[in-house]
Amino acid sequence: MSQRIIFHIDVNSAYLSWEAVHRLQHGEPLDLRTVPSVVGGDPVTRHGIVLTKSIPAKKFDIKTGESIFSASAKCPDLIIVRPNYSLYMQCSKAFGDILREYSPLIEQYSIDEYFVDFSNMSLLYKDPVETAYMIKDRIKNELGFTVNIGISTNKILAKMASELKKPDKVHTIFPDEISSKMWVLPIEELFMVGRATAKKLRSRAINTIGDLAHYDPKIIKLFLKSHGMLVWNYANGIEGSPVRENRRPMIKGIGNSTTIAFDVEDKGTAHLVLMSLTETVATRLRQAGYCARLVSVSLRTNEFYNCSHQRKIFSAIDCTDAIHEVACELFDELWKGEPVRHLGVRVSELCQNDFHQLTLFEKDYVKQRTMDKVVDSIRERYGNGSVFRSSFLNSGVRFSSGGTLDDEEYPMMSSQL
DNA sequence: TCTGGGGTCCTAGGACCC
DNA sequence: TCTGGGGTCCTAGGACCC
Repeated sequence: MSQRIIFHIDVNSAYLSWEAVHRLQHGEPLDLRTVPSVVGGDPVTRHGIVLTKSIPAKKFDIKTGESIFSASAKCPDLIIVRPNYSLYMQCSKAFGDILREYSPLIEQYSIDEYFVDFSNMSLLYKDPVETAYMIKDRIKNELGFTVNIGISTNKILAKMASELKKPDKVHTIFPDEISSKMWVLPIEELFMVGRATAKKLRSRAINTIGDLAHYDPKIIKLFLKSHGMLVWNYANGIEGSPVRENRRPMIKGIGNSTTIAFDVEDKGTAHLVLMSLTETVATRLRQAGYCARLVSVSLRTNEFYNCSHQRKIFSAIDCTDAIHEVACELFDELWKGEPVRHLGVRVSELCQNDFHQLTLFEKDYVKQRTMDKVVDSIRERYGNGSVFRSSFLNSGVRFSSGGTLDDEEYPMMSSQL
């Protein structure tokens, strides 16, 4: 079998670049990418964190995930723009459409990342690096934003390569380049090494990716278990998963959570928020054609204490009211009366909903299911706000929170490659 | 630290059964 | 019950990704 050639293509400062291009196209003179700027949420509704930063903003040490408050303190002239997800979905799609012209085997890994398999295509594309430059420049010319392309023989090395110097660059990390290009990097730079793992590794004097690569894997396994073996393999460039061609991954669960603009201090309001979350969860569940056997509720207090509670239910369900009922029970069991900042509802253990045994239910949900169907179709035709429960009127709680993203489903991502 | 929201996967402990 | 071991299921929480 001949050597594989994998590209990883990553949009530079994706949301911010897309926002910048969109604004330039609509006649705005300023290019957001050339000044300190971020895409971020609104602190007034307590969604105030940095989602993406421009390269000039990075020079002020502004980090993704940091609060808007602290980012503005570091850079008083910082320009903050709100996210526009439907724009990002369009950009992501246009980006993928170009890539598909070069190879039939492509995988969307996240909204701004694709893997493309160029194995066995040496007749069409002689030199991978040259091909990468061609693709990168074409995206820049046609769509107006820049990407980094990483090239190697597997996904982990390609992904690590695309993370090297940015923006608008092509890099390779072929196996014989691992030591010079990857092992010299600090351990935090390795995919799947987050804060907690980095701390544990550094406490054992493993400071670079090379240190990890050369460490005795048996010892790594002893203190980091299977995750230790995963990152040890990655450090050595060992990874063999295929580029998965447009295969819709089996979804495992559907969730919706939100930070509420105010602290919730009473059960009634909490139940209303849970209803708004459940509405989108249940709608998405039905659209996907599934029923769920497990319902979980998560909660964050105003002091940032997180906890969750879940219950397996006897028979799989997909009705808004049935899920809401369980969610409320779980909340009531979990809540000790603290002010609540954030609530989440999630369903999992999904199964097909085509023939399920409604008649076996103690409670008759037939009417509910019919009602859900009617409401779903009205919303599909006339929009999400066309029908909502009267309990939301004057409640201060949004009738439907989070996103059923209208068109395509959101690109799915697995934490591993 | 004035700290989002969507996911996936793994682990540990307790309950229960044989 | 001063009692062993192993398997499976359930739940909570942590870690990671973008």
